[in-house]
Amino acid sequence: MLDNNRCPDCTRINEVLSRVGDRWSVLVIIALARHGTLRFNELKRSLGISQRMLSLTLKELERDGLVKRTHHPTIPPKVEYTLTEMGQSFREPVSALGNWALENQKEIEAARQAYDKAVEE
Amino acid sequence: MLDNNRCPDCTRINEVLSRVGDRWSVLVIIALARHGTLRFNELKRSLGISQRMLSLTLKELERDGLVKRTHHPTIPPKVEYTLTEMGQSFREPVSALGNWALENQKEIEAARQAYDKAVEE
DNA sequence: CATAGTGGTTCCTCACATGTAACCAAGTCT
DNA sequence: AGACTTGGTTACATGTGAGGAACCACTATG
Repeated sequence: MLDNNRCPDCTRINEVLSRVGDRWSVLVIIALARHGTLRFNELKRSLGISQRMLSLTLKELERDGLVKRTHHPTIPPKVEYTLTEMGQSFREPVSALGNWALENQKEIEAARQAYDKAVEE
Repeated sequence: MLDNNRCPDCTRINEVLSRVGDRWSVLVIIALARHGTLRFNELKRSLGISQRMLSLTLKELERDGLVKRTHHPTIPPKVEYTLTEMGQSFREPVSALGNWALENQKEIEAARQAYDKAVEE
């Protein structure tokens, strides 16, 4: 509750994680990195995210300067989202996490099974 | 809600993030990486985490094979926690995230201020 | 005329994460 | 005898994340 001053790195990492932790943000970024540009409903359909959460997530990402929003005032409206340069650069550390996950997937699963088996005895 | 099969990477990344996302896990790992070995209450004091959450977090980390728990049945009890090899390797992608955060900290802050300023007009 | 599609916003609800406080056993210190 | 320490667990309260559904404006289409 008190003492954030123990570890400056922790504060920093905590901030990124609060951005990464909601997980929709990361999935949106991955989707945009893959397709380049996507419309609101394209994102919604491809991620299986609710309209509400997508709206909130995109707003935050735009505010943080990771995503750029382009609104075409046509009818029906057309809004396109794409990654900014900073958004692109964010993919590197994220894919590092993804790779680690891939490499250690089996070991984690094995550890869990061993743990669960040991506990129930 | 439906369709997890859209993107295999997303499933994977999602799993890591659900582990990383609770934010205490990562802080525990960082603390252990720094000090090598820590007792329960040492962790508690150095992180400012509640006893309950530390207990839950450590249990999860141990189950996933990232942290090793050593119990000395003395009185009063003494329990030591340290990173496993897999736990050590997890630091790399995490510090990659931390470095990204450090490098882009100012740009994000600037983007937020610009966004907030534009909105309130 | 009625319905669908687009990009949102708002209200209601519910589950889950997290914190607080109390309790435990066994021994040591005052 | 009573308080303190260590490592937890459990019950209770609370806030927030997240989903669902309804609504909006405007047009094209059936």
